[in-house]
Amino acid sequence: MRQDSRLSRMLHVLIHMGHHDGALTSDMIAKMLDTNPVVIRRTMAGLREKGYVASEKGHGGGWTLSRPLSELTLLDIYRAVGEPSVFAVGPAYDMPGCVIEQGVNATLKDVFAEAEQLLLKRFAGVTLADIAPDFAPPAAKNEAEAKGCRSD
Amino acid sequence: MRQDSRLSRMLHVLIHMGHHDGALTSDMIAKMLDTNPVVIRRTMAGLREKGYVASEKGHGGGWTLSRPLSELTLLDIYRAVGEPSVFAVGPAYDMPGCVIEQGVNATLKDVFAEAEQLLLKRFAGVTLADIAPDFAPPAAKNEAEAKGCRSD
DNA sequence: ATTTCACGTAACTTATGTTGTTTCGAAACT
DNA sequence: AGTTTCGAAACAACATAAGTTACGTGAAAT
Repeated sequence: MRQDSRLSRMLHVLIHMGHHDGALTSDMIAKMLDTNPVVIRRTMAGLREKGYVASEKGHGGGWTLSRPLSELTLLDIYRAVGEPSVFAVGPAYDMPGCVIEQGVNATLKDVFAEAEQLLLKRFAGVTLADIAPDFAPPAAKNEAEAKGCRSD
Repeated sequence: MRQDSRLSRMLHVLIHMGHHDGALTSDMIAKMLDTNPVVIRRTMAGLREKGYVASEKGHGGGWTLSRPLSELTLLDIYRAVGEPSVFAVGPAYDMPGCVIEQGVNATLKDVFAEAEQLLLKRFAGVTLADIAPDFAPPAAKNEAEAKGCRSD
């Protein structure tokens, strides 16, 4: 199954924003992630609705964080990008009127629900400041950030 | 994200097979699941490779269980249908040369791995005989099985 | 005031993977 | 021989994330 990378990408962007002075434009972000500015705006829109980021038009405009990385959890971002379901597998339909299918669905639902709860619980316990921990001390990869994160 | 229903469907089929004398043809199974016999053969092929079911051609042929439901776990079936990844979300790429992206990927990888392990552990603990538990005692839904599980 | 920058949005295309369908061949029973 | 049933290839249908193009809006710089 194809994997949805919106969560991963937004985390990447937000942490960069947290270590960057001033606004980042959609174009800059798109280059960082090797994609298109429209894709960025589309995904960032969810974060803006939640109040995690703000966007400004015109000269000097772009995207800025509305709160520090330490006050944003993985769960916040996960919800903001609006993932419909964490799992790529699941029941076929719900309730086709067969006892066996109902049993199968009930069992799978339980197991998946438990795994999802664990996942969300872990998400809630990790702030964006916790990711990429050894960032402040040295200076080697501040260059990397400055050059836009792509290797080319 | 569209969900992969192969696991769910195969569980459904296998449990039916466990409560059925004689072989079930792909056509019968397809009608049960309201789908196509070719889809059934395609998915059952994975189970046959693992030795969980056997297929016979010609008159009186079809699919039969090679071992009792109590000796098949959700994990067995999950692996047999060859799910590549349980999750619909995941990292964008692996290792694009950016410290932040690496941190994001590492964090997500950890969290997802933990949830997957829990999932697989639960899968391993449930046999197909454990699903649809109240099957033997009464008789009401043996009719349902007899009529092929679909309501139409 | 005009130009330029940058987001906002709609519409369309592309890519990928499951599912659905058709078709032909092979094997086995009647 | 004829019918049943699986095996496998090939192709269409469908859904969704991602990529792309195009045009509009608002804000700052000149």
